[in-house]
Amino acid sequence: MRLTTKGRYAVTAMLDLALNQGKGAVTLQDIALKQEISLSYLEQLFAKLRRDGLVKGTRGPGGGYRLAQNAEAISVAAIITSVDEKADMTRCGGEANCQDGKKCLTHELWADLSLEIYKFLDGISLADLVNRPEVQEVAERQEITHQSHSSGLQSMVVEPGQLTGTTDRH
Amino acid sequence: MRLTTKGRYAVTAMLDLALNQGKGAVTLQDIALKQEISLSYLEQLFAKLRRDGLVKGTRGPGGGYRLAQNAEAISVAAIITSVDEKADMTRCGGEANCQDGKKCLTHELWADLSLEIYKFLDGISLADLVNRPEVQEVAERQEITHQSHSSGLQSMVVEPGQLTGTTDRH
DNA sequence: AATTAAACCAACGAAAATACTTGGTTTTTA
DNA sequence: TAAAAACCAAGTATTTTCGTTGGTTTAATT
Repeated sequence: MRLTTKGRYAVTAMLDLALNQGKGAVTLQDIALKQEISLSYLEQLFAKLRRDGLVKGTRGPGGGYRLAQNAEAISVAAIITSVDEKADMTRCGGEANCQDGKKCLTHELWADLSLEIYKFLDGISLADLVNRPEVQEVAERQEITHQSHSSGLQSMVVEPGQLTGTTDRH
Repeated sequence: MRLTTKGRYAVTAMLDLALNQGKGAVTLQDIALKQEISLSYLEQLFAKLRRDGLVKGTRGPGGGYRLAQNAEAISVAAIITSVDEKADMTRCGGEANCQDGKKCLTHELWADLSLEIYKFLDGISLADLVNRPEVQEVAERQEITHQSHSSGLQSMVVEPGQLTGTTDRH
């Protein structure tokens, strides 16, 4: 599991999609404005997400993107893996040839960590995120500041998220 | 917790130190050859490790580095934090000002993940790593191939890693 | 005393990855 | 037919990572 801003952008954009599922297709232009991500960068990310069957786009006026699956079925891990194709964090990409064709000293450590991160992110779906109170707060704020076209915030009620631990920085 | 190749190099080097604790000080030259990391890059990393009280160096011939604490007391998290000063993976560094001075949609998610990774790596000490059978195997192999320092050739072709952290500003 | 092996240090430079831009084309709706 | 959107390819800019150069200091050995 590789973690970059690219993955963060993708998850944020997908979450925006999930939040606005009720309103039909969402344009990348919309997401670009609300989430402050460049439009063409989004296009590049969505090209991958589309190839991996996570979203589907419809062209022409009134078009935009929709989730290709239920929000419950799309995990954060799936999104990140989609845009960050190299998904491992061992230097060798899990090939165990990190040093002269053999395993380096810390190979297993990074492999273990990769798995750990993957399990964590795989356990969180877009629906879980949508149901988080803080997410809804932020979403509401964005709704207001960037009026654009639409109406009320709609909350999809799905099953409770299972995120362990409280947040905070260290 | 930010994860980069820098952190990987640091952990690998520190583990080398831990493995050779019995033999007195270990030179960076030695580590550079065995682990295939450039000497001056190691120097930069060790400058930080030293400032943070994880290692101590002794100068002059016969000098080198030693762990400044017991291997049990040094966690992988401590090493990574030392060399990768920005230790968070929320784009804002935990400041929650990721978007126009406010929290971005996925702020909490990344903060949670950071904590998760930190806990995982904080639970692993150098001593734990030393005791892993795979580590000992690799260490033994390195012991043989790099018979102390004498080989004239060093093909230091260390492939750039792909464990990138992040930085961005949203 | 001179030599040497090491830590220690600062600044620069190359390479890679990331983020963004430009300039399109196609599709679809109005 | 015009416009809005997805879709696409290539290039540029920025940042980070990694490594280099050229030292100085310290301490052991000869």
